[in-house]
Amino acid sequence: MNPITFYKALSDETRLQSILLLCHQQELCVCELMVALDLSQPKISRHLAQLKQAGLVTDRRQGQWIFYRLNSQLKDWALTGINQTLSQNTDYVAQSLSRLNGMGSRPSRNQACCA
Amino acid sequence: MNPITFYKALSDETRLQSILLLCHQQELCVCELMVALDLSQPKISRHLAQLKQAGLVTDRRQGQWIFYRLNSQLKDWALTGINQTLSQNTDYVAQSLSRLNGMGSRPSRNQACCA
DNA sequence: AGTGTATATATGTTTTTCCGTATATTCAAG
DNA sequence: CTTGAATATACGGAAAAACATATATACACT
Repeated sequence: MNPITFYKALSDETRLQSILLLCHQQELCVCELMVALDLSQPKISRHLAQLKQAGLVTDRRQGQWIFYRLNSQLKDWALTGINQTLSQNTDYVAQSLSRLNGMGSRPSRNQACCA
Repeated sequence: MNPITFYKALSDETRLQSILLLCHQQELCVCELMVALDLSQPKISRHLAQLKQAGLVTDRRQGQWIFYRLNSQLKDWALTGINQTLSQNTDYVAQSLSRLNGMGSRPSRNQACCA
């Protein structure tokens, strides 16, 4: 992945928060991100599509839900950047995380992944 | 510095190249960046002003020249991100570096910095 | 087949960002 | 105190990004 593609992808609040949450939570579906970020469904969907297009995330369908996670083939420099950003800015995602944890019933993950 | 400020600052080709070059070269003035990136003076100046405003770079005047460098107070996560991006994407700045090295007389640095 | 839930996409509009050009500022040298 | 070089900023227009709303698709359940 090109460096500029990476930085452009993370230059929007919604996308940056989504990536950091995915990094923290391993895997999330659209409805969980909607709650965590308190944003509309089309908005979340659109930004996830951009992240996927940029190669930062992958998705898998499980029933009605589509789960997103960080692309496991991310280059080391990109993954390190994300990890460092998250671990040294936990306050930045704190509110989103608490909304996520405050969710009632979360969609259940069955076959977590084929990895 | 806020994570989103950081990523927004690097989401433009000119600014990203400038930051990576500054990381590689320690210190550069506007006219050197003009040559390295092959761009107009106002364009370079404008983007450097944005980087300064975002807190990624600092400047010092020396005679007619103004030298820019990475802000020495950058948070660890930010500096690590920049370093990793540069060291694992040397090809991305190769052309700019060769133009810079092809420059005839470069402005001389006197008192490098007060650090 | 028909309904409800989850997600994606299309469309038109608004907002943001970027750019070229022109002009201002600051300093060095005569 | 003028001239020239280096840099910064102001302004109007162009391009890109983001948005809200409406609609489409895909699946689960009956």
